[in-house]
Amino acid sequence: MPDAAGGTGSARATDDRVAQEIRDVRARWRTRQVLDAAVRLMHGSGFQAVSMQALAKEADVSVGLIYSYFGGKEDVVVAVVLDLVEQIRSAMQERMAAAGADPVERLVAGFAAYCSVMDAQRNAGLLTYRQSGELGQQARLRLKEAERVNLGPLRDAAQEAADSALLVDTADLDLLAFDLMILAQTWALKHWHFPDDYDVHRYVAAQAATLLRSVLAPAQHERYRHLIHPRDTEQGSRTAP
Amino acid sequence: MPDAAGGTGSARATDDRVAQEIRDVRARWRTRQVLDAAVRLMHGSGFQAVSMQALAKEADVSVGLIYSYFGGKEDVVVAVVLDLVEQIRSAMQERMAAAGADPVERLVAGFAAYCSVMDAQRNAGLLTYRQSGELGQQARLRLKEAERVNLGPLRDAAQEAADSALLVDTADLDLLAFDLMILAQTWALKHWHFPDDYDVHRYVAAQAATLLRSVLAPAQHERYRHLIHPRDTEQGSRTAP
Amino acid sequence: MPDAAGGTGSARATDDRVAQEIRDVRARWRTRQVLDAAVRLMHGSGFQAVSMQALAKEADVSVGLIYSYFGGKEDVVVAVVLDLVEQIRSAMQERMAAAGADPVERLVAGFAAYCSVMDAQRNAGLLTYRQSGELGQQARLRLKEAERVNLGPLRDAAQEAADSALLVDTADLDLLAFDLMILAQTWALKHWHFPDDYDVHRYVAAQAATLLRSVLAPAQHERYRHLIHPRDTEQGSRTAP
Amino acid sequence: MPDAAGGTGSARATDDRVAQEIRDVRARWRTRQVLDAAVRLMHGSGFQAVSMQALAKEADVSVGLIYSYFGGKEDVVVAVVLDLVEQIRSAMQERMAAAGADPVERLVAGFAAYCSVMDAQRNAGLLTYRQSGELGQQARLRLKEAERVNLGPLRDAAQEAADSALLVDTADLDLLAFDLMILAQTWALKHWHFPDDYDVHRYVAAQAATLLRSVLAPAQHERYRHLIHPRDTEQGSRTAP
DNA sequence: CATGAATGAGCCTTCATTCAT
DNA sequence: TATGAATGAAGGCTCATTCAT
Repeated sequence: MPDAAGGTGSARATDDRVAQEIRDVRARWRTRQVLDAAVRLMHGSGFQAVSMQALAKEADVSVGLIYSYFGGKEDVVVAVVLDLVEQIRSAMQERMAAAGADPVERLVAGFAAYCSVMDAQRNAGLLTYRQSGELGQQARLRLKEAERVNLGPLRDAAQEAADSALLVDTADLDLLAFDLMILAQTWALKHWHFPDDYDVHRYVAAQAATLLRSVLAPAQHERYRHLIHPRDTEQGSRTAP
Repeated sequence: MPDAAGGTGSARATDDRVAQEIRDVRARWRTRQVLDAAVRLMHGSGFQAVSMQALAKEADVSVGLIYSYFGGKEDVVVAVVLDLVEQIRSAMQERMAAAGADPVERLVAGFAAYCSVMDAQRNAGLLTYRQSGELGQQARLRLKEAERVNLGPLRDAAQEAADSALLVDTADLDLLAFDLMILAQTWALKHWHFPDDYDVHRYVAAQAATLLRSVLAPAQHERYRHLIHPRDTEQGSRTAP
Repeated sequence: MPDAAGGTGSARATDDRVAQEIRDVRARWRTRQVLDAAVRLMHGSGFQAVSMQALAKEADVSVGLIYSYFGGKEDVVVAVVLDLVEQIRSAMQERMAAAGADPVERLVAGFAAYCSVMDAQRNAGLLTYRQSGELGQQARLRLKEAERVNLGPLRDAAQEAADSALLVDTADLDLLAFDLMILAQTWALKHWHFPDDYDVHRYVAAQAATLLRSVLAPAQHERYRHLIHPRDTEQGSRTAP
Repeated sequence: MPDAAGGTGSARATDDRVAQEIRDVRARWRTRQVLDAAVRLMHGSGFQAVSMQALAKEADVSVGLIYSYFGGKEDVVVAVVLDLVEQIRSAMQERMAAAGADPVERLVAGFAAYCSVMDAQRNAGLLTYRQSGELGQQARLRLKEAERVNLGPLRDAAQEAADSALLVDTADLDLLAFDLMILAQTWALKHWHFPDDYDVHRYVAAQAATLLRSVLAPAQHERYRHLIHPRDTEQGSRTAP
């Protein structure tokens, strides 16, 4: 009977809850430490090249501890990648919501959000879209599924635009969303193709314009002029070598 | 007897040349054996996951022999990738030449060729565009340079189209070539995104149409109708999930 | 309660210190295990012929552990050699101090100590003075320096003897010390040249006598009769074949 | 019947003999090529560090050919060493004979010859007296035996000197010969102990003087003054560090 | 005789993982 | 919980040796 112990019991229960919470917080903090260290270390070398020992040192924890939070090395990589996927999802959600009701604006906002995260987390991006082949079958499936999920918001906005007759009726909505995702991911993998002064914003504008010109109904071109003709004064600027 | 001696000398010289040639042929055959085995094994696992022992076994040669043809493990990967790059270059050259004088047709032919090779060499494609981060600095530079080279034909065709006033004058030719290359490479990496009955031809048609709609001058749309509206009867077909 | 907290704090600090000490002791023990095994195995085969696997087995530790105590194979050899050098230094110091004030007696004591260690550590001695050529430049320099250091005490005693006018004034003191060192090392390398019943003591006596007869001032011969005419009753004993 | 074949037979026999001789000469030439290359390559690295491939290249023959002249790698080393031993034997014989009838002069001449060869063949010397431990039991025995043989001439001269009452009667002749040999070999192994301007001649003079002072009967000191007090004007010159 | 391509056992080293403390 | 010492399988690479030509 809980009451039997009286106030003391209550206190202890509270203590327990508090202790539990402390543990949780610490666990989350540790996990983040490890994931951040992983991203830091795996930059430019791939996760195969990083040892658990090195990861532990970078994260300032013991090797053993990593194994108490993650099942093994592969789990760490999966966690890094899922973390990135979640960041993308969250950023897209926020920026698309902030973009207002216009579906085309929302589509571009989602693409911009995707690209922004890829730019900020370039290392993790490389990891995600390059190392997936080295993971086990199961892990690979989880990543594919996660990627598909992030396609959703883009696809939805495209659908809405189509429903509002903003797009040419031959537009392939699935392919549009797919291409946007690919081009976003590409920024992390291939940004070295661009001149040094090229940044993610110019990239977003240029690629969004490219795809919008392709799918926007001619009648809408004037309305989305700012998206279709970015940097109007810089026409003809050369981008990739 | 001068003739006899002469003949003998000649014969010996010929022998040497023949022997040399035999060696060369054998060397090329061995190299191919190894590269093919590498592509076979590295499929879906990354080159870090493939041991030289396994490679030797798959190629049906001894470990030591691989080291007499390649400087080390990394060299094998670089060779695989450069091999692929060369196949792409050669396929593009051939198909673009066969496409005739029309620069837009040639551009699409180049893209189609790129995609075809990526489709046929899906494994090598994965290798190429995923493993580059795990190579040494120098090897990475060679790969980047090779990639840039294959951008050339596409860029040239685009330029020609622009010079012939076939494109909208806001088209970013560098970006166009870049996107074509990216989308071609993407087929190898992400074809699993598409339905099972989707094949590389539909992919080429759909992506080419997308980009052409974006860059073709409105006045040219009718002329390139077959490229812009592929599979006219299949409108609305869903492609990506 | 301050005391309790203080005590606890103290206790923990003590624990840490104790833990640290335990680690240190264990590390030293492991190191010794490996060095001893190395000496055992490298006897008569050279360190190139001993694999790290074999060393690990002989030392009863895992291969990996050796690498956590030594930087690599070469480091193990260097450690073995430096260990021997230190034993020699320490034995010479002790025996020379025990030999009293007479510089000639001290010189002989130093030589005897050097020989004793070489006799006891015959295997290590072989390693030391035979394998040096197979080490890297840096390791070789360290060994040479260490050898030079052990020359010091002998040279000093010789100097003192000379200063006390105990030696002929044509004696080359550097060469004397050098020869003593060489002859001591030689015992480990070439003792097989001597009959089976020949032992290190006879060797020391005979060689010391040889060199003393060469450098002692004639006036001192009587005083050091016991050193110059060892085993007076065994005159003419044959030593080397 | 040899005659039956007549002149022709004779001619053929001669041809055969000539051919045989040509083969022999070539074989000797090849052998020398390999041995020289071995000494060149093994300098400062030990024979374990030299591959047969590298040896073949340095000797400008094929790997297979080495195996037709030597049983294996170890045989090459043994041959190198035996070659050195033979050079020493031959040099000692010649120089001792040239030294005339005086046994002390002959002893010193033998020592000088030994040292000279060691100086000229420093690489081979290192090989011989350092690598022996890495050879098989049998090879080691052959080397020991060969070393013993070279002790002979020195021992004989010492004996003769003793018989002529030139030495103190407490002199240990075996040890004397042994020490001479050791000190000769030492020059190859430890010459780095001496100053740069120190050469083999000073070394020979200094060491010979040291040992002679030890064993020469006092009455003979004047007679061998030139050997006992080398470089009379350079008294006190410092030699070893 | 001579060649050198081919072999494959074995080496040094790394590192994911475990477990006693 | 947290640590990090310990393990040992496995990997890249070398090289002594063989043998078809």
